[in-house]
Amino acid sequence: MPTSTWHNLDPARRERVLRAAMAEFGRHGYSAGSLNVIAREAGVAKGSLFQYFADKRDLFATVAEDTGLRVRAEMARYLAGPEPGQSFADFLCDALDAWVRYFAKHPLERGVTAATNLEIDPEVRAAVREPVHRLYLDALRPLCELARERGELAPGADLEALLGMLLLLLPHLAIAPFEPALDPVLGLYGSDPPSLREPVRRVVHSLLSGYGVAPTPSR
Amino acid sequence: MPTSTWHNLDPARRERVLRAAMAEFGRHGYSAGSLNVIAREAGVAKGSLFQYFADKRDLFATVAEDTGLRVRAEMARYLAGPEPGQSFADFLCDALDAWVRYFAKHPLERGVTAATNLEIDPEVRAAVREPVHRLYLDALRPLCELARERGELAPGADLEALLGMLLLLLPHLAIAPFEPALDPVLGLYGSDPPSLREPVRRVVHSLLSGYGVAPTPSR
DNA sequence: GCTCCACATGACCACGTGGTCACATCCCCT
DNA sequence: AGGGGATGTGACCACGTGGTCATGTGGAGC
Repeated sequence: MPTSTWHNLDPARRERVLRAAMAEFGRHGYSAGSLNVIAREAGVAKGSLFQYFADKRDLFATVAEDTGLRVRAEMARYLAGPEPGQSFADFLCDALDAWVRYFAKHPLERGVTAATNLEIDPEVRAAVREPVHRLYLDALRPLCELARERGELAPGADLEALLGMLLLLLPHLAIAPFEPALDPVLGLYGSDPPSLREPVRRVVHSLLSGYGVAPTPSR
Repeated sequence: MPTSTWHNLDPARRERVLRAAMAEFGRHGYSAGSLNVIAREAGVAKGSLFQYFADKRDLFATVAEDTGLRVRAEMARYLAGPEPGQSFADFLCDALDAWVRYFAKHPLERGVTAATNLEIDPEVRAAVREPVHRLYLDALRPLCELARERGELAPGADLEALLGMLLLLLPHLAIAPFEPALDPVLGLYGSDPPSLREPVRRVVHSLLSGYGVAPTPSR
């Protein structure tokens, strides 16, 4: 947790520190991210960082959580669910498209999302990812349940599995389309960066409607 | 690329270096992995590492590629596709189940897979992930095409999207079930580690048969 | 016995790290 | 005016890093 000093801080100064940290951690990840660089870029003495945060991890956790909140705020208009008359599938397309476009326009948030999801140290992951995951789940589960109540998902649909796939897909869609053809689903985007909507539709369509064959039911 | 010295090396010594590197990179990832530790654990002078590899990245890339080959060798029996009379869905369940069980039994390979997939530095990622991705795609695409030819996937099925999801799912299934309840799909495994088969079936079923609704077709 | 060469070794290097701390500066309160 | 707590600062610390290199070792060929 950040110190009280951090909360009392001049907002402009706080913002400078935050943005510098987002940029540095976003570029190099947690363990390779340098506090020296962050302090320099923020125009702040390194000692100050330790007056605001207990240690490096505390800073990173704060950056990650703050970023999660920024993103959720940006997505607020989708948290209410589909517009009247809009199908769940179309809604999902819209939301994911907005999601991708948001990260296209906000490289800092994209970097932090990458750093958060690509962190390997289990302790750091736990400290940083768990709250963000809860943020996502709290937003997504009601939407899926609403869709099922409305009869837009098959009554027997495995909501947990769907949530799992979405939670896998979301960070991927935030990061992958903007890296040089490294990732699988991202490959769909690579060729035509200005129009991201069509690839999103393909993914959503395939995810929701399946591939035309069902395995033998369980048990 | 490793030096010629590396290839001429006493296999036992080579194996010791390799396993030490797998363990270290697997635990701490590339950038936080320490050559000092690797040399010590392998029982080898640090200078020797630089007689085998150009630099740290070279070592890591070698470890990653070697691991990829080990894994593929282990999965060899699934590369031929379904047994006669076996459905594609059942085959996929079997293969993914074997996949998960393999990584359950091989923590070193699991660690390296984690480190490979969680690397954030774009240059390192490119050097390390691209060959492994090709390995996966070369194995998976023929299987999917075979399934479509056999009529086990809908003729209009979006094979690229399916491959994308599989390529997203595979590393996840290799890593997530063995971390403390951190990840979405992994959550399915958490409670009942000895029997992993049922969760795999749920994921495959949902992936292949969808959730009972289709978005408006594209265009 | 001698040369030669491939390889092994660990002391050593310059550097950047996360973190500390004694001191300076500021501003509110009396 | 001046005391005092809160905040800012950067020199400084011990340490670990990736990487180098002069020296040592051992065995094959003459």
